[in-house]
Amino acid sequence: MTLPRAPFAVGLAVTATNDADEVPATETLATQKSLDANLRFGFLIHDVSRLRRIVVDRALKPLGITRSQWWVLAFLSRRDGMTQTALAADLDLTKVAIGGLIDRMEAAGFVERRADERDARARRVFLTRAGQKLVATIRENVDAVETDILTAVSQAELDEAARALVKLKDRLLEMIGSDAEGAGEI
Amino acid sequence: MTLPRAPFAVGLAVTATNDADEVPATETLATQKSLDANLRFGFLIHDVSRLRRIVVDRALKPLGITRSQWWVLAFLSRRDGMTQTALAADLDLTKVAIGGLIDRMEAAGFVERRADERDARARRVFLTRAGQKLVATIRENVDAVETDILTAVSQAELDEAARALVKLKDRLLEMIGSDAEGAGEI
DNA sequence: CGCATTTCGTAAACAGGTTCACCATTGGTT
DNA sequence: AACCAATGGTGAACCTGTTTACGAAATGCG
Repeated sequence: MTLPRAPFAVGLAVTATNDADEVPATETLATQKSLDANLRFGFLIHDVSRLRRIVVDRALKPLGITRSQWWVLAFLSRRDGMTQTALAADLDLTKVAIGGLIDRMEAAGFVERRADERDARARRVFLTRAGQKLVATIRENVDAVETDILTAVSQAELDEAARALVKLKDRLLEMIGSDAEGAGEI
Repeated sequence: MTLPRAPFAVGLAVTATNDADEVPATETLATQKSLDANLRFGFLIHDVSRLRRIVVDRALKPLGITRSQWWVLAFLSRRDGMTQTALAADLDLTKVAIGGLIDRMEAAGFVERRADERDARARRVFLTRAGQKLVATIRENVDAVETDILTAVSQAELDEAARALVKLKDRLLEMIGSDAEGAGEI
């Protein structure tokens, strides 16, 4: 019931792209090999990320909350009364997205908006009693799941992988930043 | 223009969760440390995946197509005339999602639906001339970007990281599969 | 003071997903 | 032949996100 859609096909994308895709043969062999590896690595990250999402979502569902909403709750639990704009910046979402999220969470009774006393434009978001209670419950569940996932690899492997991922992340940020303010296309 | 929303804040989630979050002190010190590392690793994967998406999206945007639509095109270029259900299985999406995707791609003139001759229920999806042309163009761009990203790490690092990721992926599949057919809730 | 600009939040229209419900056809069983 | 379950696809309602456009309040500067 939780994964009605082709449970056996999860992660098929990787396998599927594995067999065909024969490179256009306009590259040297060396480039070809590396390119293939590259693509496979891209898939891997994408897949792991996606599967992680699925697992966490499933842990969250019986608690009556979505992953996005949980993120908001988590941030509010650290700093109650954030403005929507601050939340948007921290969660790396648009103000509009946060607005809708808060709408639904307010309707669900997890948070409430209160006007800022000093700035009539701002609406600060606070956890309700129910929201606070939820945070504690969810935190345990999510932590357990996270830990469970990582039983698959040793600490050393984790560290090694993390180092590579950090390099990739930095590179990606570089690529994004470079044209965010620099020249247009590459 | 491409990243109008807090460009400097990209990936902030990691940093933000880094400073506070002081564990409730209900755990042993050892567990605490490992848990913290776990969370950070989860963030890392999430971040890298997200940033990759952003970068690829940006490469695709000027070509007038979205990442989801590009996936469909890529699969069709390997096997033209797939049914929507087959596409859904390969892309790990619901039939409904594929339906909508094809709707928009058909409207854009990239693909066309034709009735299956032997099965009156099925509608097979074919690349149009324009679609075929797009595939060639896009493939080059995307490959270039993928390769560009991976300049950040050595082949050895990549292999090492891939090994860990595969283990994580297998673990995740295990977790998902275990209750997909097993007992209901935990 | 007064005006221009920035900032906070929302509205509308869209893309992309999900679940649930449903129809039509196919195909196996009796 | 008749029926019934499985299959291919769609519709409706919902969540999450985006861009674009805007109103209202705050702020900075002459």
